Amino acid sequence: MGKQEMPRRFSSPLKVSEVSKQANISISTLHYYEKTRLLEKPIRNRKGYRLYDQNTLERVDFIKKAKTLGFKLDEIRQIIDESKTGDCPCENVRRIVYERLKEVDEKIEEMKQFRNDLTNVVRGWDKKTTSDSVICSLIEGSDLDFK
Amino acid sequence: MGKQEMPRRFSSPLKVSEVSKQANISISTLHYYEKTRLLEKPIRNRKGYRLYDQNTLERVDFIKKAKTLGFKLDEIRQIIDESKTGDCPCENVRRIVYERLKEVDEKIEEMKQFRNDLTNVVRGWDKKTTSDSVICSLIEGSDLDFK
DNA sequence: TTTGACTCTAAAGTTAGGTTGAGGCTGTAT
DNA sequence: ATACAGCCTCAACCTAACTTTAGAGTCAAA
Repeated sequence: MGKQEMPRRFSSPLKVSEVSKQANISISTLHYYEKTRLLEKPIRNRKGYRLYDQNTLERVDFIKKAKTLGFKLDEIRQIIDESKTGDCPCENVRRIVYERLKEVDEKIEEMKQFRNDLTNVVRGWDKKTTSDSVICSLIEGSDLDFK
Repeated sequence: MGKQEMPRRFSSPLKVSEVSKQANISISTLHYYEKTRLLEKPIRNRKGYRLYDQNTLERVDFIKKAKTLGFKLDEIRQIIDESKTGDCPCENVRRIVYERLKEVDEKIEEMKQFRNDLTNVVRGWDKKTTSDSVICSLIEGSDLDFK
């Protein structure tokens, strides 16, 4: 029942709901990404339905990964745009990426640091569940050494 | 001229602009945090000016750190609120913190992973500055193994 | 052929986390 | 006395990144 999963030599075009499922992203977000030029306009069938190709899945994946790295959508768009101009395209892109890598490194360090602080707080709780003095002191900012 | 920096045995109340400078946060954000109950209402002088105590600085710092960890403002508010109820306050707080720690760990891993991927891309560029094939292939999603 | 799932567009609405602006006191150096 | 920086309130505005809604055409099974 439904559509048979036939092995295909050439990948078939995907309707928006299929992309939505496979890439795990909402249809309206796909439309939004198209409107904001993060995704190119897909071809349409006779009735105007969008027909996406497989690359779309990869592209969406790229966008999602980049977002988890802290790139904003218009930085991602910039990267994509730059990558498409034929002439000496990479300068700006490279700068963006380097900058962001630095920020990412810093952020990872910060996160680790504060992660440890918080872990210690929780350890305090586990030893001392009768009192909320630890979190209180954390919040009131008395004796914990947050740098 | 101006105010002398005298050594003080007891910390003096801070006006909003002083908190702003010392905690490196805008005045309007301080007002906003007060309005949204992340900061308690400070006492006022006769003319209605806010007078903050030193704890405010620590509290603001806590908020900022927590934000870099990915806590949302209303989670932070929850933590603060919970920590203030006298009776068995920590259950929910602890759950929030544990959950978030797990997420933070996952996020750190993700970031490291994608960081490496991107680093490789940039290395590719550095060896091969005449071509944008690497970033293009990244964006077009051909051969790079993003997990 | 009817029903229900799917698709389209354009515009308006939403949420988080602030920022800005108007209008009006206050405090102080000149 | 005047100017001008600092503070107040409160409502409106802002941006990013979506989501929702309305109104309308399409497709497929029963």
